[in-house]
Amino acid sequence: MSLAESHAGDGRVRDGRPVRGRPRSEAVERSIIEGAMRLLEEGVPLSELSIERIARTAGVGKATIYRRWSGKEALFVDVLRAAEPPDPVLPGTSMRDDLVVLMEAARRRGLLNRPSAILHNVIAQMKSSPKIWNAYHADVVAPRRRTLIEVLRRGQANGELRADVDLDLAGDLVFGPMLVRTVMRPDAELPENLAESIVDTVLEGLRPSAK
Amino acid sequence: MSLAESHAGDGRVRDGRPVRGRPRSEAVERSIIEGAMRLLEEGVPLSELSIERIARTAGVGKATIYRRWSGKEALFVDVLRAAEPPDPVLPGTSMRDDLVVLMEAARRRGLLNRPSAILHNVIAQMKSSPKIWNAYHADVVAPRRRTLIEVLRRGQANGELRADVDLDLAGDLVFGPMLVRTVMRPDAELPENLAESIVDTVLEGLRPSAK
Amino acid sequence: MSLAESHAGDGRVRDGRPVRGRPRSEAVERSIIEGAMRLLEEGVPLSELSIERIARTAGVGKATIYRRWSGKEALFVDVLRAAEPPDPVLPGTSMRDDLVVLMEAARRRGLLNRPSAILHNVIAQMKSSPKIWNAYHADVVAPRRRTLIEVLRRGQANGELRADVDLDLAGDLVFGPMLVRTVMRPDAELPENLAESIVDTVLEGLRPSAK
Amino acid sequence: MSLAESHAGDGRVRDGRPVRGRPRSEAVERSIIEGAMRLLEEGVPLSELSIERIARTAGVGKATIYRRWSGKEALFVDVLRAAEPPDPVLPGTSMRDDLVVLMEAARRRGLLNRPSAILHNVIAQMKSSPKIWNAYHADVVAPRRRTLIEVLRRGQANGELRADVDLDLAGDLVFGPMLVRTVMRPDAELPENLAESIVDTVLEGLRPSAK
DNA sequence: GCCTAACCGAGACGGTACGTCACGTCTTTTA
DNA sequence: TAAAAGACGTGACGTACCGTCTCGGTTAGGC
Repeated sequence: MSLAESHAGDGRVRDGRPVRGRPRSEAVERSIIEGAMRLLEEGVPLSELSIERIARTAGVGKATIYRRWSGKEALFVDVLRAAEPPDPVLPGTSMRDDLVVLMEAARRRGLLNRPSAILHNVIAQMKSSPKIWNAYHADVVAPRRRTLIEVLRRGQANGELRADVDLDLAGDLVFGPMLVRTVMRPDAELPENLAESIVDTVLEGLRPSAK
Repeated sequence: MSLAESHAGDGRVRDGRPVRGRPRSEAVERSIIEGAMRLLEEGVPLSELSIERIARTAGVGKATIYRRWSGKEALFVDVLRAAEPPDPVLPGTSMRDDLVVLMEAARRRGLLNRPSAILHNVIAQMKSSPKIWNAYHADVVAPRRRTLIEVLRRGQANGELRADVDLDLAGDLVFGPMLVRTVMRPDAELPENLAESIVDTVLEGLRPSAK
Repeated sequence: MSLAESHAGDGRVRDGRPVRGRPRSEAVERSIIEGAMRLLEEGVPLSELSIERIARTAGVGKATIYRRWSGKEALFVDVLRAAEPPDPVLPGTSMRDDLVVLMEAARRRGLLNRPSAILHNVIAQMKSSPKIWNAYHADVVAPRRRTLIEVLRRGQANGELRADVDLDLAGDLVFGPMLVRTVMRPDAELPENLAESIVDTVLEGLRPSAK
Repeated sequence: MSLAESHAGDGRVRDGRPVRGRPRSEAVERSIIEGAMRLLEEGVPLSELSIERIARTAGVGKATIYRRWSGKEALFVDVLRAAEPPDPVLPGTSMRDDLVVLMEAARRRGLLNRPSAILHNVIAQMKSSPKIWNAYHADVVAPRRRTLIEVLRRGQANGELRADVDLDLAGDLVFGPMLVRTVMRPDAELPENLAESIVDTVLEGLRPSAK
């Protein structure tokens, strides 16, 4: 789950070999991530968030960080994950309701990224390293996408969505407007009813009767 | 227009004061940007694209770069601009046609960013520096947005678009799907008819008769 | 003794705090000084003896040099010390013999400075930085001066030197001629019997019977 | 006389070719040297006395300096000369009186170099460049030396100095003590009667009766 | 009174070195 | 054997000068 290499506690084994010697301290791992978060909250720009500084803040040796993460970006993935709210539980009452919940979660993540303070483009940094981006994509982005597509598929099955609509395109239509406001128009508002507005407007054009 | 400080040739004035001394060479400026482009085309990852290396490649002193740009990000803005195709000319035959042309341009820009080679995420890097991002946003992103909104407004005027639709939301609905595929789903295809598909699908839900 | 900050080995303490972490390598320090010496021996003029070049020659990072010396001049003090022959042992048979030994050592140092090759004026460079010059003066020049004055004092005590002579002036009379030839008349010869000539001529005017 | 290339006014010729075009301004040359002097008087350390800064201070273009002097050190020679008092007129009443006057002039030059402010080791800097040092030596040091030796020769002729004494050594004996205090012991005092003390003490051992 | 060469101030130019910082690895001691 | 500390080689950062080179704009003769 975490990009950090697993602990001895995770079954007394690492890399296939039995773990010997002093086990890694989970407290240390927490204090590293919390140190990074604290710095971000204090307004330290991401470009000044060096491994060296995180180690200093967390009172930890650099080697202790490199023992767990391959580099700055890999660490940021876990910092990002720690900062995000957990994935929402879908009500399952209808495709429309499920979509609203998904988009509302996206809106809240967007809000988090806002005030130029916390995590305002950790994601951007990550794209510098294809390896890391792929890891983040596989672990975080892709599952959300799969959930979205699945919700749409169920909508097609129960007649809430036109049968001839391409699910990928429909997913993009729903998620796109939120992404635009989050990534390209950071000055744009994210009002409370935004998720509903988007979903309803998009569904307007995709409902079976609209054919 | 360019983020580089203007040349003597631009009216014999810089910063309000008359330009004295040897004028800056436009050839030098071109060779800097071309040097950076060449490195990117050769597959040098953005993280290794240091000012030092660009200067070496362009056969130019570091100070000559810093004389024109405040730092790496400011330079990248101009590199990015130089690499992008020019903004398209709108046919003006209809809102639908104009939108297709705008989205087709966005698709082509997205294609450029693809092969992990050129400019694969210069834009991501820029967001690290709010100042630079704001400059890029004001100079490049915002004008495109204004054009998009204007096209939609004309569509509303001539009855192609429902009168009660929020233009900002409509703009996001049109542009969002392309952004999703470009930024979050770089594995997604950008087929030739993508612009048309998106525009037509979105307009389906927004046309007056759909009310 | 050295101007370089002391090693962990020098008592397990630096700057009052106990030394932790990886200790500084003495081998590295040696290779830096030897690298600088090698360059000087190869005829590199002092003005081209940059920290950057020394680091390159010694196969060492610049930071490793700055960790030990505050700058170019401080490093040169230690280079100078490493190049100089050790202070001579005084025979103690008479003031005259001791003086001859001291002056012969000065003559040999002067010879070293000659052929425009080694250390031809490191000392001159040092005077550019009062701080460094003071350090060199306190560590190297002053002790030699004290030795010289002490020898003269013993001569006064045992009747080799007039009792009413000012020791400072006498010291300058003995050392001055050698300094003139070393510093101001680098074309002048430093023949083997120079030390004896100077000492005997000076003592001629300062011996008790001359009163 | 000056190391600066000669003016048009100096005979309507330069480099063998007749001088054409606008003649060099002597006022500019003065303002350059005065600018350098002012900076030194204001306590700017020699190491920070760049050509660039001198040009700025004097309100002069860099090229205007390089047109006159080959580099920093060549300029310093003329700055040094401008700062030194003129050579003294010898009374000619006796060798002893002439020597006292010469040494008093040396003492006053030494005083100039004192307060760590003005010219405190311009001479040291010059030694970095053999070419410049040779020029300074030939123009300034050697003539003084010749004068000193000549005075001593006249003393030998009129019986003030022993006939078998080596004039070079005698010169060094006289000048050496002053040099020591000026160059190696900058903390040493230079009392008003120092010149007399040195000359009289040295002559004590060199007068004919002392043989 | 004009021509023209050389001067002048300003500052751009390709370089090189500066001293600092962060990278990721390594070598100690301590636990 | 992990962990904290910090030294290590590497290399980029942004600044300052180097000495040379253009610029536009003066000054002087010599015609």
